[in-house]
Amino acid sequence: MTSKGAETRERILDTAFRMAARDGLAGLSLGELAGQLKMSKSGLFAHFGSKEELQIDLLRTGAGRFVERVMLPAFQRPRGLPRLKQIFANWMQWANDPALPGGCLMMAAAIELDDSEGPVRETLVALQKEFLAALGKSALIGIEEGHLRRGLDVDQFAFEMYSILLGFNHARRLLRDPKAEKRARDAFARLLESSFAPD
Amino acid sequence: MTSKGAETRERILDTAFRMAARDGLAGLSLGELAGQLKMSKSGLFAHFGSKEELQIDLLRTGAGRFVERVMLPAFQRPRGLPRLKQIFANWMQWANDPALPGGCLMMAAAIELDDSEGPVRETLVALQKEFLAALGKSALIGIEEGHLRRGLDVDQFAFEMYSILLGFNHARRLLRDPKAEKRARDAFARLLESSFAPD
DNA sequence: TGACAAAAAGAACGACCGGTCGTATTTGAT
DNA sequence: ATCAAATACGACCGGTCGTTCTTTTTGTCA
Repeated sequence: MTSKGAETRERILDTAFRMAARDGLAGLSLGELAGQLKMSKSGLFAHFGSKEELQIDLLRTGAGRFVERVMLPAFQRPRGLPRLKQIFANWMQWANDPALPGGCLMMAAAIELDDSEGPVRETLVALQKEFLAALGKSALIGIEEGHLRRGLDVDQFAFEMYSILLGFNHARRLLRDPKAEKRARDAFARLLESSFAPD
Repeated sequence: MTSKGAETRERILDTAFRMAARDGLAGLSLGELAGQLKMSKSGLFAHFGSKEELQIDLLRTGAGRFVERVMLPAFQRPRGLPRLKQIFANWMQWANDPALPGGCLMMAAAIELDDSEGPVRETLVALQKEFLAALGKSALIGIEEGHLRRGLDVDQFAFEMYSILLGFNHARRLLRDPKAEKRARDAFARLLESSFAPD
């Protein structure tokens, strides 16, 4: 039985997630957040001890949603290449979500926190490393399945896959380049091609 | 001959540039900036009509420095492949500059402003498009010189080259991956390889 | 050196920041 | 129905925000 508090907590995180994607974790204003939720700032504070804790919670729920919407659905697909392709496709859709102005919170936070210190940054780094490891693991399975060539550096593969998505985000969100999707897809195709196992 | 005011203006831009790279264009605080320059907030304000104008000036001077430190030196090198490689090398050094905590201001601004509106965003978009066009032009010269294959989509090339740098910034600044440089270099090598002209 | 402009300082502005406090209201279990 | 815990409130804290005004200092050049 979800208690009342847990429900409100979800509502808060949901709205805060959108706002933080737009304004950044630091730019997120508790006053504005409370206003948008039609509740008092102090009501907010009952759910989070501090802004920093809220930021960490946001990163966690963001990562949870990402896994839920990008990774898990892709794991329904066969191991190896099909799964990798599905991850990429889902990811583009995720980064493209019009309901999330500002784009992926993780990417925004990555730049915002890159030279900071403290628990928020550490949380993000842990989540990102975890995710890159999952990408590498998926590539490794691709090798096992005989789709990708033996000896492929799977961490390098993950790095390049991530880079393409960063580029996509840039072209799509900032430059509003209508070809952004094609650009990213072509780049990924090229990455796959140079990773294929010999026939 | 340079008037006193122009000198101070340079000092302001220099310090503000570093601070903005760390805290973002919005996170940049005029109070803190004034304090660091050992001058009053109002003294600062005499040089810029508004914070927004300062932000635009920062983007412009940032782009100027970029051209100066990354592009121009590379244009000393022979046209085509050597020049492209030099741009990439200079760029990595630029994004790596320890004197610039927070990394490249342009990349930070790109994410910060991606879904905003207004003159600051427009300035950034114009500068980025200009730069991507310059990259494409350099690739085009590579084709003319016979280094890169005819039919290569130079805009796609520029997109992928930029993506690698975004990935490098992420791995280097956020993850502090000691292999970040190698990752980026290898990715660029792979990009070049698949763009080479047939022997 | 004195006159005039450019540059910087100082004080204050309303708005908002993250955060605290004591109190009221609601909720769920008994 | 009762009562404690969970939840939310409004008022308020010290500070900082970007910005505007007036005044003082500094630099420039005849």
